[in-house]
Amino acid sequence: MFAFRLDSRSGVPTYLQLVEQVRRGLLLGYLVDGEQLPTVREVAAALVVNPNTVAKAYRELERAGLAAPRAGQGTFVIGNDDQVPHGVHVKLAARLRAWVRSAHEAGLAPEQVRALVTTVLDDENTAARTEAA
Amino acid sequence: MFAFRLDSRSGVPTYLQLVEQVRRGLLLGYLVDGEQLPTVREVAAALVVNPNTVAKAYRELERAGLAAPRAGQGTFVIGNDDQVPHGVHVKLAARLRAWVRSAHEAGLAPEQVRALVTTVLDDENTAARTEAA
DNA sequence: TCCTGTGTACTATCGCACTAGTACACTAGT
DNA sequence: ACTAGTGTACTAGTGCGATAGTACACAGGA
Repeated sequence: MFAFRLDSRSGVPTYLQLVEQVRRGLLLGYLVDGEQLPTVREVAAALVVNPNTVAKAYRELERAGLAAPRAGQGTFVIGNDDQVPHGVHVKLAARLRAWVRSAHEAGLAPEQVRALVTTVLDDENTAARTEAA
Repeated sequence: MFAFRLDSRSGVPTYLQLVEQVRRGLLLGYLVDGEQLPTVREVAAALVVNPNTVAKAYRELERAGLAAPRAGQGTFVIGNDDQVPHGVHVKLAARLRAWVRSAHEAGLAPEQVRALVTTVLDDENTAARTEAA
């Protein structure tokens, strides 16, 4: 069963964290078409969060066309076309993990690794946007 | 002069985004000891944000020992010991950029790249925490 | 039919991020 | 002295995320 995590220090609203995790799961193929999400009450109990907050996330997923509720049963994911092929995903993840490891061996603290990654990704996005303009 | 950016879609409070950017700048060596940050009014004008919000970010930086205000002059960064050596930083950034490029060439959309990176980093943290326990 | 579990709807309340506007103390330059 | 520019402090108000509690409609199984 799909499991959610929360990062209370990130400043990101709880319901958005849940939405993003489902979105990521779909993009990477961790969630497949028709798969059931944990029920509102299960998530609320597991994360010690108000059921209304989880419901808000599920409503947002429904609005985005990523999930659909079935009365009396639960909420089910709606499949996505453009998923990353499994082979590609595994290979890229392995290379990225190797990079993280080498960064760690070079003396970078986890926060520094995150800072470097964030900066590079932001720069790539900016560059792409500049290119398009 | 150091420049700030804002991502309104992230859900992260404005003042936290500013704090994080200075923190990243220090971790990666983009900001050096004694360097002046843009003034509260400059940042507020550039980002179209209330001066109080910028002031809150600077107050938080002061509390964290990362910056110090000088009355009538501005706010100045306080240097950090454990910065990433420039050579290491350049090398790691280049390898990471190469990875991002190959991911893009493999057909991954920017969101999918971000999703993959986030997942791998979260897994690494979880693994590290499990190891320590 | 009854009971359970599901998602949903609603009201009320609290806290915090953010804005608006004003005022003050300090420093540097004229 | 005076002026301009700095960070800071304060009050008031707005919007939204989150909580608490209750109630309802639906599907499935005993």
